[in-house]
This record gives sequence, C-alpha cells and structure tokens, in this order.
Amino acid sequence: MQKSVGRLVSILYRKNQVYLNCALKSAQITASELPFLLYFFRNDTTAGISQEALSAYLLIDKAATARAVQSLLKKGFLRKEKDEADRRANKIFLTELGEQQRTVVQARLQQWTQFLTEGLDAQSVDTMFHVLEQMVEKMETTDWHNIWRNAE
Amino acid sequence: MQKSVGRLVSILYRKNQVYLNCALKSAQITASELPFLLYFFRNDTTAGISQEALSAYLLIDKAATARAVQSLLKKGFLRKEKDEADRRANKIFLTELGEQQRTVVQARLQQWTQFLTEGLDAQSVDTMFHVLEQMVEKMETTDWHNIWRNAE
DNA sequence: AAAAAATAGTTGACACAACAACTATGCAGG
DNA sequence: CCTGCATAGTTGTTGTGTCAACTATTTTTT
Repeated sequence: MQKSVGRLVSILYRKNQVYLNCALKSAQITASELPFLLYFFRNDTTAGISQEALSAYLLIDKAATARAVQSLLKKGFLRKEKDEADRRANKIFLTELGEQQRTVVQARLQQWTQFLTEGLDAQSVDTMFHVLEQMVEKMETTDWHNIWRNAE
Repeated sequence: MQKSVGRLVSILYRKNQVYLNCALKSAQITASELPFLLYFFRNDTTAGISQEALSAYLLIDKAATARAVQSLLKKGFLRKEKDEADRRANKIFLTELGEQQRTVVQARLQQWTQFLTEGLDAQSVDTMFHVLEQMVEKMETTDWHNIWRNAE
C-alpha cells in the first residue's frame, strides 16, 4: 500500500473539523469561525485588520472570510469599522466578549493537540511541523496551478 | 505566533483539493472521487469490495461514499454487483476504463508530491509521514469525541 | 483630469463531507 | 418461527469552502 499524504491530511482535516464543532459548541463557535478568532488571539490587532489580510494569512477565500466575519459579528465576538484611510476596506476588531472565549478555545485546542501527539516522539512532531510549514510556504510562494504542464 | 497544526493541515487539504480538481479535470475525475479510485489502484479488488469497507478504510462517511461511487459508476470507471452472499451489500469493481486512468492519475499525484517535497530533507519528509500516520491511527482507534471532559 | 486597472468586500452557485432518518437485509435469542 | 437488533446502502439537510460576477473604492496610466 503506497503512502499517500493526501489521505492522511484529508482525514486529519475532516476529523479536526468534527472535533472542533463538537468541542466548541458550548462556546457558540464553529470550526469555520475558529481560524479567525485564533488570529485575533495570537496577533496584535488593536489597530484592526482588513478581511483581505485575514484571507491572505489563512489562505482562505475572501468569500469564506466575509461569511465567517459576518457570523462572528452577529455573535458579538468581533466588531467592524469602515477604514477611513481606505474606504473599500473594513477594520475588524476583537470585542471583549470575543476575548472572553480565549480560555475555552485554547483549552480545547490544547487538549486536541495533546491527544494527537501524546506518546509520540517530540522531536518527530517538531519535524512534522517544520515540514508542513515548508510545504505550505511553497504553496504560498509558487504558482502551482499548472505544475504538470512543465512535465510533458 | 503560535504554531498550529490545524492551520497547516487545513491549508494543505484545501489547496490539494483545488489542485486535484484542476489537474484531473481532463480525466473527468474530481477530488471527491479520487480517494476511491486510488483504493482500487493500490489494492487487490478482484473479488469486489463493499462500500462499507471503502468508508472504513478512507474514514469517509458512508453517505459520501455512496455519492462518489454513484458518480464513478455513471462515468464508467467502476462497476457494481449485488453481493449474493449478503444481499445488503454491493460489490464494487474497477472497470477497464477505470484502470486506464491509472497512469494520468498517478502522474498528477506524483507531480504534486514532487512539488511539495522537492528541496526538503527526505528524512524529515519520512518522519512527517510517520507522525501523520500515527495521529490518524490514534483517531481511528480512540473515541475522542469527549476528550476534554476528562480534563475538567 | 479622464480612462483603465487594481483592490476590498459581497453575493450566488456549486462541490464536498457530516449527520440523521430511512429502507432493506441479515442474524441471534426467546 | 418471530421479535429485536445490527449492518449495508440511500437520500435530505446543513455547514464549509471555492469560484465567478458584481459594486464600490483606490491607484496607475496616459
């Protein structure tokens, strides 16, 4: 049986979604909203951030960003202003209510990582992280939409 | 910025889907159908295989399996028989036409892997594979639906 | 300064996968 | 036997994400 990174990543992704939706249900946070909240938890956004920047960082389509942000606004976890310096853009902020979710969210996330990696060699886990980062980096910086054309 | 396996896996998964849909368009194969075709390419299925078994191996919901198989039947890549030994089950086979897709499919897949891993340390890539496998293994064999309940 | 191109965001349509409810078949204990 | 439970598969509904088309602004070109 040949190894397939596609299969593994697919399973990890899908099960992760199920876990998150389940584990964060009580906090009213869905798997699709989580990446955005995490961005606010982990970065300085006191000046607000545009949806474009969120999309670019998460490599998520701007349509999905628009919908997730809308949903988080409605739930009161985020707040939106028009950017007066560039009136095309929004400036998105984390609200106090959003900030209050940090603890639960990080706990659930930490428990998932803990579950996935416990018993594994820490060094190997680090290596995995690093390789995944390199592959994502490559996708960000290369136009790979036609990579097979070069080969024929 | 804290490391997040979730973010990396998510990006890998989504971009992989986009790549596959693009690279296999000419072969009339979609990203959702691919895992099933691959199973037939990589395993002995001369006796046919049930949808249940496919679902179990790919960890894909049986509903998704039913739809992908339906679609591949319609395209003529797979063939279906009632299992006479257990009339609830289907026996699914790869057709000659399906077999003919092997070359293109494997080429496109190989090119993607090549692109993702070129320039990376081969040893590290192996380690990544192994760690991903271990994590998937853990998800298969553990009931993790409430892992955070233990912790409080 | 006017025209053209680029950028930020929204919306509609569709692909993909999960869950629940359902049908049909098989099996086990009374 | 037959009643109840388990298994294989199908279908409806919903959440998630991509792409394309559109509006509204900003920037660049001429």
